[in-house]
Amino acid sequence: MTDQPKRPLTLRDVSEASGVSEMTVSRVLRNRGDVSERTRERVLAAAKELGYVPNKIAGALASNRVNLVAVIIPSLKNMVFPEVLTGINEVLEDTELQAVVGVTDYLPEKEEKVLYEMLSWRPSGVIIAGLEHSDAARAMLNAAGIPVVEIMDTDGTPVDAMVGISHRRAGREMAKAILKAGYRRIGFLGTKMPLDHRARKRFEGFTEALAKEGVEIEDREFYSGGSALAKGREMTRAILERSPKLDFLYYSNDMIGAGGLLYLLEKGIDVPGQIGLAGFNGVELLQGLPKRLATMDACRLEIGRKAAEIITARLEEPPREVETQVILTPTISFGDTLKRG
Amino acid sequence: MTDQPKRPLTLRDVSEASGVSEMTVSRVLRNRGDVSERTRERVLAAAKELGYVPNKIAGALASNRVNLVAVIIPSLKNMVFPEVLTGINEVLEDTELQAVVGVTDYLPEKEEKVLYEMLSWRPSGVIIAGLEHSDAARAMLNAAGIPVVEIMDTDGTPVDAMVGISHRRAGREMAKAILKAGYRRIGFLGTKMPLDHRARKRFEGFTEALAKEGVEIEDREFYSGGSALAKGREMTRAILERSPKLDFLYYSNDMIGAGGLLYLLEKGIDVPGQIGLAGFNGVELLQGLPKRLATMDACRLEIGRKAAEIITARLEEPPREVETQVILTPTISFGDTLKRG
DNA sequence: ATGAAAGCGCTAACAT
DNA sequence: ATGTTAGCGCTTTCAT
Repeated sequence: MTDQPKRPLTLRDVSEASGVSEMTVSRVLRNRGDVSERTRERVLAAAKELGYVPNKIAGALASNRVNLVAVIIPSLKNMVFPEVLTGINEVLEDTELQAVVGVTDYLPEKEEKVLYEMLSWRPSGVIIAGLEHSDAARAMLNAAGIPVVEIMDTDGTPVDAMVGISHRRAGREMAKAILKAGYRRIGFLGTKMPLDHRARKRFEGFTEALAKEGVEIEDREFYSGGSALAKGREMTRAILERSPKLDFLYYSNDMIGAGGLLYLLEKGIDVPGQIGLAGFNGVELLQGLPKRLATMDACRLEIGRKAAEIITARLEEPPREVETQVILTPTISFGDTLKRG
Repeated sequence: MTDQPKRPLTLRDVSEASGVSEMTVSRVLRNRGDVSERTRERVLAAAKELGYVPNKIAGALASNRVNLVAVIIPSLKNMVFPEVLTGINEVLEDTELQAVVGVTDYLPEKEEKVLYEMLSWRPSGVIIAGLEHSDAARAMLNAAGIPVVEIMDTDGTPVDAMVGISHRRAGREMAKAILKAGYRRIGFLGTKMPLDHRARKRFEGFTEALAKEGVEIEDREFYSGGSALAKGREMTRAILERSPKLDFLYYSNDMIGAGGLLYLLEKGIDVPGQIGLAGFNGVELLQGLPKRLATMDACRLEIGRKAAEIITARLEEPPREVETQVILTPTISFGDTLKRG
């Protein structure tokens, strides 16, 4: 708790203050090798007294080890990603590793930049959302020589390992449940995000499964920006005005689905009798709505955990072999807005 | 795009591949000093061809410069913090600086640990939520010798700079508006989080302003964990069952307020006639509810921006002097759940 | 149990 | 416009 340190403290300062060589100080601070209890205490006391904070930059350079795991995700606003992070942290908390987050805003160029930036700090591993990356990004991931886990999506080929769900299948399963319940005049409401590959794949799986039964989406509505709940309301109004005969609305996420649900309930429309609804994700929010929206769990926590476990396993000495293609199965919740078939 | 690089590439590799000294390669890669166009191109080509990613660890050690800003926040689940981050990133995007996020889960010990961890990477600045820190944390912040901005709260004394709103005042203002509208039998609903100092201060300001008019909170209800929307519902039911004569419910955040609103509307209770409601934060979600919940904007984006601006100003050479005690004024939104006085 | 020497991959400062 | 030298603060390795 001394004052005005214009120059940050170094090991040497602790060494001088404690009368012990830098090397021994280093050993104490890292709990390495044998150090007598007496020396240990002296060093610890001196370090604390001075307020020494080790310089990991120097340490990393010397040891060629960096206890960071780069986690690259499209957004923090989606709640899905913070949950994945929670799963990752749960696992990393028991290790030396530390997650560092980078955000891409769904932009490939930004992903490339963020990845480059993070790799330049020589992390021990990378967890990155999605399987779609620019060639340059893929090359960097390959060249990094560290474990790479691509998460959230399994419809494609990973650079190294992958953990997620098949969004195509998620879309198909929901389509099947909807058809089985007897709905036939189906509308789709989603985000105007050509770069959200997972939403796109769900949509593709959905239409494909409908087509198999000779059903086509009758109308669709897209939005971008703004409050998802409000947009859900507005889009629902708009699509039903255009196509009043729709008997089911499939939303690309729970937030807009919730907005739609609130709108329909206000209008006094019978859900799921007259119109059925379903979203995607299983967000916690849904618990508090007047009716529980049908949805599909995206296994976010589990994805985070499994991804982190792959990283830690690979980093053990020697590397522990683990399953590197983890395909989780999302479960459908019928809630109160989708009749059971 | 070459293969199997067990050893990461170094400047030296690029130097050899391009037939130019390491120093010149370094200059090219950082756009420093004069380099002939011809050399420049040769170096860039070699670097790209090899897939070289600079080692920032070595660079930082040599230059004693780290373009990172440590951002320490309590949680990512609260949406408030991602928004602050957005503000920070907006400003940092135009600079060399990069935000790195650490999460404390509202735990002082974890804050201390995260801070220590981050400082050991020698960031160029720190942005940290709140004014309450352990002595050790405060000592570290002091000793770091870098700009430190404490955000969100201004009721207290910062280590260095601060940007935020007065939560005490926010509580007072809301109390005044409620009293002015004629409500007198007031219930409070909040989180069971003794460590959320900002919520605590709002509560203190609130009760203080009520007391000044001889009004006391008639009942209160606390929750922890779970879906805030569902909890808001449940708590509202519980408090009204106990105290059916309440005519106003003040929620410590918008999420539980929204749950309460949905509950009351379902029950057919006249809002704001029979019961008025207010929350805190101004979350985007509220836009989509059947009625707009009264709330108070926490100026999150602006806080992020201003904090980042203070950091960048201080880091200029020479440091640009800026206001370091920025107290923003939250505006009250009456929405549809609080009568105007 | 402790210390001394070398060097991690860069960049600052100084030549040329 | 380009190269040379020294050294950032640690850890590794090898002595003692």
